[in-house]
Amino acid sequence: MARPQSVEEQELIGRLSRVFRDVGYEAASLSILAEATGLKKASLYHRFPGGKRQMAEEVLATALGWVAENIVDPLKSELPPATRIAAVAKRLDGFYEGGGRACLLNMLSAPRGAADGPFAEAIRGAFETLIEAFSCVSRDAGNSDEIARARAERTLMLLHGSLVMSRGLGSSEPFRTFLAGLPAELGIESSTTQGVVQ
Amino acid sequence: MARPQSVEEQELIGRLSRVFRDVGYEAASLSILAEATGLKKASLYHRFPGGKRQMAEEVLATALGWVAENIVDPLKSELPPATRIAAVAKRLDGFYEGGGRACLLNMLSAPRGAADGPFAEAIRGAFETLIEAFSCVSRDAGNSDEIARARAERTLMLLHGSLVMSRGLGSSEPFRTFLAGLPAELGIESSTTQGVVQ
DNA sequence: GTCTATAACAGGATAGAC
DNA sequence: GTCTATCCTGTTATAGAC
Repeated sequence: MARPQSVEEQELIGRLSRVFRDVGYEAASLSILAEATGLKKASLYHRFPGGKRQMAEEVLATALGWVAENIVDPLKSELPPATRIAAVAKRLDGFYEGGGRACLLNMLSAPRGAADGPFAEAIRGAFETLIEAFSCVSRDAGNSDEIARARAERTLMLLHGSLVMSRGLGSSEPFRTFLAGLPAELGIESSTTQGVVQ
Repeated sequence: MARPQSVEEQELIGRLSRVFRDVGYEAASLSILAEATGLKKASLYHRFPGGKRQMAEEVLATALGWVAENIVDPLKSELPPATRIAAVAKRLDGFYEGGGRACLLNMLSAPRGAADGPFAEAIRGAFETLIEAFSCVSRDAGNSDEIARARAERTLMLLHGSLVMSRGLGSSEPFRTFLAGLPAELGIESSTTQGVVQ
């Protein structure tokens, strides 16, 4: 190889991700993406022959991989439920930068067509995987299957709603409120988690 | 006037609104807007000299007017809290078409710049107005100021989160769950509302 | 792998006829 | 008020030098 990559793969994906999360798919022009990554347009096409579409797909795939490892797996671990929740709250706080970043699942929904869209299937799967993961920890805390699933779904609603509101209000308060209420929301004793969040 | 308007003002705003709500600001091209309204680009510019920006502004203003009349005012009325909530749930159900439509407050957030954006101020104000309105009905149901405000904020998080999830999952179930839980969420006796929602 | 340059196209916006 | 035709800019995408 003549030249080394000027930007590491992971760093590159990270910078692209930042743009897609901030402005969404359509507003993320190649000019903006090039500026954000420090690469020229042609270099981006070298890395991603499929263009913007492929960039968004890889960004989404990377994010989902991160979620599987840092959210889903911990939620399904053998640790005490309250401990799992505390760990996951920390990861979420970092992932969404205290409520300052939006969620790709929201920003990449329905870029054009209605039920189609290139990301629709991945997004649907991600939501269901997350519902199942939060259900698991709620079940392990003693809740029935039905209750646990309802609580898991409510938790995800609160998460995404808190991100929408944090963005709309220009304040991280809704997201922080969500994080603080996580254990109670899932029906879990939170004594172990005191002082971990916030 | 030589020719009559081929599309009524309210109908026009409605069709534009549909597009902005479905795809967001950036993805709403003039071609799409023209097709959706049945007017040619030049005709849209005649109605909205400020172009796409003005269309979105008027769509947003109209939506906020509707919300003030159909959500905020009823929530602050003199009727029993449970009755207010039942009425508002019905309006929300119609407004979001059973969870099939997204919220403008989400779709018009941060089209480009970060904290600026042409709609940021209106969106922030709308969220705060809605928090205050839901707080009001919760207070009137006997909750303290502090509790009422927290419940109002949670309710709005759930609303927006349920819309995000309904879109992502391609199912109206999260939104319907939200509507069904509205009275309990605000700490209101729901006996009066039985059978009204759903 | 990265760049400059440029092609091919779509977007927002305007002019002027009817 | 609505239309056809057009302009200009920005966007996606490619070619080819280094």
